[in-house]
Amino acid sequence: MCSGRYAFPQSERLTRRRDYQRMYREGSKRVGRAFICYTVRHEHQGRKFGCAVSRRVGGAVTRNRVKRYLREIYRTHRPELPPNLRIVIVARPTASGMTYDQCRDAVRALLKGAGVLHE
RNA sequence: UGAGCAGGCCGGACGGCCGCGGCGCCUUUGCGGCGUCGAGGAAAGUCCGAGCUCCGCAGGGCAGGGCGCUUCCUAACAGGAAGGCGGGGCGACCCGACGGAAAGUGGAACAGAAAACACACAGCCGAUGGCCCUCGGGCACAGGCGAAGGUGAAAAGGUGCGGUAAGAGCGCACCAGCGGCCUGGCGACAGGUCGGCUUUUCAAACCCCGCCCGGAGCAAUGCCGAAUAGGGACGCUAUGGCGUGGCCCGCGUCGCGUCCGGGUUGGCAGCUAGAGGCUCGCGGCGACGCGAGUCCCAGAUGAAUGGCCGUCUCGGAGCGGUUCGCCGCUCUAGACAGAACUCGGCUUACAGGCCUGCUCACGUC
RNA sequence: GGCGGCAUAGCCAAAUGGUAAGGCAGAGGCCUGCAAAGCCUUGUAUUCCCGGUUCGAUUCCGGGUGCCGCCU
Repeated sequence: MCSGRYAFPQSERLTRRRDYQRMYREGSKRVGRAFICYTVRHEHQGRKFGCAVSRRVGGAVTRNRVKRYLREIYRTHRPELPPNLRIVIVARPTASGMTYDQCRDAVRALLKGAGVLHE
């Protein structure tokens, strides 16, 4: 199998506060019931992903679970996303009680609405 | 069988595919491959105690704070063990901030005569002394009294008998409390005996006594690198300012402090082998200590444990059968909760389950 | 991650351990042709929650919850 197809290496993460603030300022924003999605497409940059889950969502256990779900969703949808796309997904308090399948469907709907998910 | 008490433990297991963090090795052009390890009993709250780092030294005094029955354990503790005393429970057992109120200051609302010299008030008596008299008694005063005053959370030891004009620890017995002595115990304290007859409560009010405590915290601290403009205002300037303590002394140092404005908000070390876990032996009632062997058991920094699937068990729910002390099928891993410098405790949260010892009630033999 | 603070009526906010002030807002009335302003009257509190000390707790002492701030 093509093992790297569904990977999520360190180089595809947004790790700086500066990057997140640029996304909030310049990205196109779509709001759903449980998540908010910021997307930016530029040439000459790699595909990157980041997520933000504040303390309003819940305790440390639920926040970690939501972040893992979001990373898993990005990993499994990576081949369907353009290579020059940057995404930031912010969780809202509604996401605290949702299962993995519910989160996946909500994020897919937001990405389709942004026109960045093909297939 | 039912109800309950105490102590200890578990808190799914195995496998496959994809993915993530650390370390090691290989390959190193980018990359990648292989191996290995990868959350908890509370990792939580940050309530105590330490290690460690810095504050020049960590010194003295005051202030402030903490602890508070005894003995022991411990690196230390507000922790633990064994005991004492008090309270609760039929019981197994459980709970207790449990020093001092005759060192001093203060509080005790309302009600009540009075809230701490029992003074006044209301009241009782008027035996003794005085007057009248039908010699039974009556009258007012001097005086005596602290029983009854039923309010209050709390009323000046309690109950009984005697005593008296009326009464009172005034006398006696028992009980409670206080003090001395003797005996037992390391001690808290217990038991006995004698004595004079008694003193409210609040110190989680100030306080007194005894013991303990310097301040901060890994975002500490050290190193490397990048960036900007070292500019303005105010204050004090050597009996002064600063050096992290609230103040003073001592010590060190000589321009410093506060605010406004500007820049950076990257990397490395600290960072995981420790009062460490497990097993066995010995000492001790026990907490725990000593000795031997053995193991290495997370180290991220926008922050790693996840997703999907299969099998099996523990419970739970539903359906059907049932010789009802059960069997089969279907669904369902299901509590609290996520390491961030590290330990020892405490506290709080927790579906369900297991083990050991013990108590009570009922039934049967 | 660490350190510190706060919680009282719809809002702001006071209270030596003794029945919880005051202001704004609200309701009713007076005044006015009608309003505003002014004046009078009035209701409103599990003192964040659970325990303890005390005769009695907003206050004192533990534990919990929520909110806010500071440290790179």
